Amino acid sequence: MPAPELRRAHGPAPVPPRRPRPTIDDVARLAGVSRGTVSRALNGGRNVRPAVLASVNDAIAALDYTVNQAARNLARGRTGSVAFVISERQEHLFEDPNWGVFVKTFSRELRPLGRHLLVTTAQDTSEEQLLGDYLTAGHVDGVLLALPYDDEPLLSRLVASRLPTVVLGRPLGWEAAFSWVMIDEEQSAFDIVTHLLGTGRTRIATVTGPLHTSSGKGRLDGYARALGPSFDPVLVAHGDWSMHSGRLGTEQILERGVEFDALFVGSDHMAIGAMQALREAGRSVPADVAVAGFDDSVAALMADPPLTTVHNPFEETAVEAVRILDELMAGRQASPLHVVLSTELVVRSSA
Amino acid sequence: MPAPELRRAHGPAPVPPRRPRPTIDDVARLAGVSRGTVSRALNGGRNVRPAVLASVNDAIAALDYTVNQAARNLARGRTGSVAFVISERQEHLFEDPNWGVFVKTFSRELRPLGRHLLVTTAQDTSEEQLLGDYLTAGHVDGVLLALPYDDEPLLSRLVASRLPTVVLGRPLGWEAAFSWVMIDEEQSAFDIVTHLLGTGRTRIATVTGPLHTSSGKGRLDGYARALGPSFDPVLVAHGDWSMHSGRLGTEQILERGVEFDALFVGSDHMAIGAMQALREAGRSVPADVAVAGFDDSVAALMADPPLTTVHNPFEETAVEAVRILDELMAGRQASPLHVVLSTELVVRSSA
DNA sequence: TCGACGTTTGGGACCGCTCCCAAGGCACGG
DNA sequence: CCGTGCCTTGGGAGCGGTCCCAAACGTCGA
Repeated sequence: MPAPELRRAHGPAPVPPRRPRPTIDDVARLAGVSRGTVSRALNGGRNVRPAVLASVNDAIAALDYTVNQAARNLARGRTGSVAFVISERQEHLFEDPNWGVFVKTFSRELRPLGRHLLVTTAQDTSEEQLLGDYLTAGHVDGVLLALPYDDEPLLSRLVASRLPTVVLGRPLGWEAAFSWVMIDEEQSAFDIVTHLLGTGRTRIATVTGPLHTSSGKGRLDGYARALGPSFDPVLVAHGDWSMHSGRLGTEQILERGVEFDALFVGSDHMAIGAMQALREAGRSVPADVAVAGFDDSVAALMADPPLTTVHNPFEETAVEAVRILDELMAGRQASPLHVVLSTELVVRSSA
Repeated sequence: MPAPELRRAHGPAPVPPRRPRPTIDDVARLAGVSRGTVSRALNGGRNVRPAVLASVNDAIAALDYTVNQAARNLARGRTGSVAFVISERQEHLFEDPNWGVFVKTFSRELRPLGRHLLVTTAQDTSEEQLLGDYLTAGHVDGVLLALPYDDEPLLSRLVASRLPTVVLGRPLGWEAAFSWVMIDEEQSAFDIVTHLLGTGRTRIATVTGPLHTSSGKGRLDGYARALGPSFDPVLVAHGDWSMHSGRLGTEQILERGVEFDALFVGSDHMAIGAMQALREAGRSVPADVAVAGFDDSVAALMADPPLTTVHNPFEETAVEAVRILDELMAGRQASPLHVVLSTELVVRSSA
């Protein structure tokens, strides 16, 4: 039984009872028009005489009316929310403060669209199953998917469910099935490695991200193209984006006993680990080894010395993703859309 | 005009048309009961015969039915969502990866409650006004408020609107009006400074957070208590939680020309900046100056050497906050609830 | 002046669920 | 054997919007 209405005899500062929210009918009555007209006024005002539109807007202002999203969603047959899906295998994303930019930007861009952001994560494979159930059960109107691995089982379910989806990054092997927004990984990596060469470094090693991700693979490709024939596999190690793996990869290269005077790391975050390994091995940065990262996350500024890196336009990526998702959800666009954004080299003192 | 139904003659893998979602009536029909009974079964199953409950559940499983939240929300007269509010003045929060733990945990805890998480930020004061309008206009059922400053105008509006709210941290000056979840800042700071003293350090400086926040003030108080009569204002500087301010504060103390052999910094993030300043001044950590942070964020591991710090139970805080908010929203609890969580000292190599 | 046609407007029929009331069942005691 | 009261159950009345159809109203050309 809910708490009975409590009414204190001499409570401090008599709080006015919460007024029930005005409805569209209240507005209609005050403006002297019908419900239908108010509804039209609310939705763009097409086919409503300017004078009527004005009086409806006056009534709305007078009553402090705001539309009831639940009712609108029910009537429109949509849920009003969009899921931001991060599968646990990308848990490292949470370590990287930049992902917060996604949440912030999504939420900001979604609000004027009358949609909410649902942040969802799958702890493990069985939860990923549940997550798939949840998403395809019609609880959301669309999905924003963070950097999926190519074997993501979610991908096939999303395709089958025909749920509007935008992928952040390029879904390797599923490029044609999804809309996606990404940066030109290959070119960006090419640019920064070229910068390294331009400063006189000749033996450039790299610690890549996972090669089954578009970012990991693309950045390695750009590195390889910049080096051309002097590409040497002995200078290549692989990580999984985590800081720790950056350290391990660097240690592996060091153990091989080959000389190198520069290191391109697949992410700023891994670069922090890499620098720790270098320092422990007695190499100073940048004197002995120039280090370059990728992403321009706050980690790049935490590094000592601050990292030379590639600015990854996360915010722009998020804005584009929402724009595309809106097109998809509105049905204005049927076939997948692909956007490639450009990046910028940020030179600091590590290279 | 929406895209006309497209039906490719020989498309790859004929996609089945999206079936309309089953409704509660479909379930009722299949189970041979009425809508009302299904609704009861859906909501705890009270006053439903076990046999009937079972057949309803069978029907639900057979149809793959899931409740339509929009309809439920409309009928129940609630919005189904909860706002996580971060005002821009705490923008630095976004720099700190730990805040992602909040989003992740909130979303996970809210899901079984049938509620969504809305992440909202106010860019500036005028937007904060709009945010206040939005929140109090009945778009959300409750609010989770991140670490407000004591002069937060939002606070008074939230109190007036009687919107269920839980504050993360203690709202200085508004303790009695809100529910909140926090750690024992004072004791935690006391403990870590005592640890510093225990390692033989005698002159301990500090860079605090903003003193108009409960965390900034509480941590300074704990520092002062640990030092007792040897507390010396010349060893105290203030920051705003940002990495940069940690650097500035440390530089200020260094410029004063007083000697110190340990530094307690109000957050790991600021501690990174502090260590940069120390290093530039030629002091090594921990040989010349032991450094302790606060929060145990990933930044603590990025630091070189890794930071000794206080583990801040962000996840536990988030879980508690949602639990309390649920009580409030359900009306099971009318008066504000306060929870204080304990922390743990994490000793690494910086001190 | 009249008919055709485009623009506005009102209002009924939902959207899918919860809530509540009244009716039917059933066990139990007198 | 019947009345009483609790447990179950059905179904009507919303919740607050959108959408669509038909009626009312103009405008314009013949």
